[in-house]
Amino acid sequence: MVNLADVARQAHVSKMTVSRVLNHPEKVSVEVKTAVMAAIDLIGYQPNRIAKALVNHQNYVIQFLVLEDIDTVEPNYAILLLQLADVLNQKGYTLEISTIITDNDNIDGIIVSGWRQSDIIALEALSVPVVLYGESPIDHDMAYVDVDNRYGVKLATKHLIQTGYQKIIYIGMSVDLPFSNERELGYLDTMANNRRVSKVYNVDNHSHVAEKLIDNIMTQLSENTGVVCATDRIALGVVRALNKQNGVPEQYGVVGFDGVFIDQISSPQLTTIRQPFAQIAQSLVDHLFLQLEHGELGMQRIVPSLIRRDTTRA
Amino acid sequence: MVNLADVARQAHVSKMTVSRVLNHPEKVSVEVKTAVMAAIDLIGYQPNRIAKALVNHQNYVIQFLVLEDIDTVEPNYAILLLQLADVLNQKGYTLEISTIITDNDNIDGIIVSGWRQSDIIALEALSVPVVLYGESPIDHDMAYVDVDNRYGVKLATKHLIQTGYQKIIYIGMSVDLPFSNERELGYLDTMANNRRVSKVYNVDNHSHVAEKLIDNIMTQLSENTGVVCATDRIALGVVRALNKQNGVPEQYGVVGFDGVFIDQISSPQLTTIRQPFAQIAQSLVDHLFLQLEHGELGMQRIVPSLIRRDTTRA
DNA sequence: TTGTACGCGTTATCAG
DNA sequence: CTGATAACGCGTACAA
Repeated sequence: MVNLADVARQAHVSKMTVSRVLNHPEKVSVEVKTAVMAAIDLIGYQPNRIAKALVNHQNYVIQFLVLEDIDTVEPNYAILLLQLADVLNQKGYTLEISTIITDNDNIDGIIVSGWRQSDIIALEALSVPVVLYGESPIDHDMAYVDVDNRYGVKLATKHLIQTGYQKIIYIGMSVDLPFSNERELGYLDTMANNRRVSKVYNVDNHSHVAEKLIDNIMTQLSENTGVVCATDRIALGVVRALNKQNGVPEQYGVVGFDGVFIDQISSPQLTTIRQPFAQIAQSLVDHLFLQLEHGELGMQRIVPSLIRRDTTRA
Repeated sequence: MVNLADVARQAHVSKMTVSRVLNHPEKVSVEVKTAVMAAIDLIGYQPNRIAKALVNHQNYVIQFLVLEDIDTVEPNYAILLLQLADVLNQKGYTLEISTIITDNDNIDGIIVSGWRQSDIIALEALSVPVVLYGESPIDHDMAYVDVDNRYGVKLATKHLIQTGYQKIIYIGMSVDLPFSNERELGYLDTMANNRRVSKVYNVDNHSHVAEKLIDNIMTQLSENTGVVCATDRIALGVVRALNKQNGVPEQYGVVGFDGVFIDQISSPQLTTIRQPFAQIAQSLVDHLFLQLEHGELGMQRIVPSLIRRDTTRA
């Protein structure tokens, strides 16, 4: 292991100067700086994150707290996780994954996904900065990043209207969380604005449950109906049910929400609202550091986009 | 932050004694031990991983190296990643994710997935222990953990034979890697042992490509055929194609391989070979530490199991 | 069985 | 602008 002292020796300066070249380059003369950089290149010095952490009282570890059942976790969470790790890595941070809330001196901050209302109190009590993935409950002041759920479903609903579906229904998730409420509101708002009569169903987030729902209400479903779905999983089941008489996209239109994986492997491929996970991960990390470095609680809604594919008319 | 010294003060002993209670409890008297433990509980001491790392010249960081395109990474990799993080966490280790091979002083070991033959040389040259996820190429001596691919496909093939399908074909992946070769061999072996005529096709690992293949060869496909598929993605496409005339599982049987996610959301739900990712993750980590602590290169094949669902006869 | 002194690699402080 | 020194929290070697 080559360390600061080695570089210092090579460049004929003190350790402090080397450290400064790395951390406060503006406080050191140009000649010395270039000499030190050359020495660093020459002997292949890599700063030791551990020693740095010790003096700075930091850990360079961010915890990703998954409060949902890890076995049934959606692929989107997994993709978020990969992106997150990548962004953190760029900043020299490392990732710790946990499934339980616990106050831990060995981490610098927490990013939480899959939380429920009942977790919020415990999360607020934590001694390190926390950023929620998913909009914060109204009466709590916590940093969060979320996709703009309402806007996303508005896009979906408008798209169905514009492609000429007459009746438009919504199939949501039976959970009472901000994100699902927002999605429903996106539908209701758009319908109201366009003087359409709205109709909402709710199911658990499984394709087979959604399929069964459509099977059951199929007789009441007039042709030329559009179905806005709260998730791609639901959309998948809906398409299956509707296609038992080969109706998508001509007689029936379907739009999902998530835009990760399921939409691509399905047949026909789903028209969907895509969540930009790279952006979300970046924003999550940015807001964590905003809090870490400046104590500011930020929040951001990331704008999703419509991906037109084969379950709505061209 | 409460540290060793605080505990020592509370327990009226020296720091060293506290350290010993934690690391070499057998070298300290019972009374002192209990007193120290009480003090630790009382003031809520948590050992500082950073300071420990500094003296031990360790990082408590394991790198997970993903050499496949991170955007198209399969959900199974993601699930493996989650499990991995969990196992490491239990050992006080943290995760770093990388997509490029690089010699890095800030990690203690590397777990690699999605590697190709051409990566092996660079991986062997690394200065930290490496464990491959996926069987090592024959002429290289590297630690690896893999699901027993050959055995898995044997299970699949036998199952199709036992449930009475007459002709049995195999659809593999067009990549030349040990795991895909092993899967193909599992099919060929079983067919030979049962004096059956084998027939192998290869496609890219996408459901739509597999669907198209079946569409194309449908006329040559006699009824009562079983299809062994190298992945769930392929199986999904095969089922879709075959079901255009409603043939699964009566006229045609299909078995996939992976057992994560896709098999559950598909309709009908896929009969598949399940990879036990929790076990795989545990084994990957175990073998990494075997190398770290004892310099031993281990290898293990994890036994997968058949999940009977709705694409083969009962 | 228990304690003292020192060092791990880095950075902040303060002096030059 | 640059350098010497101390300190971060812990574990090892050695001493008592």
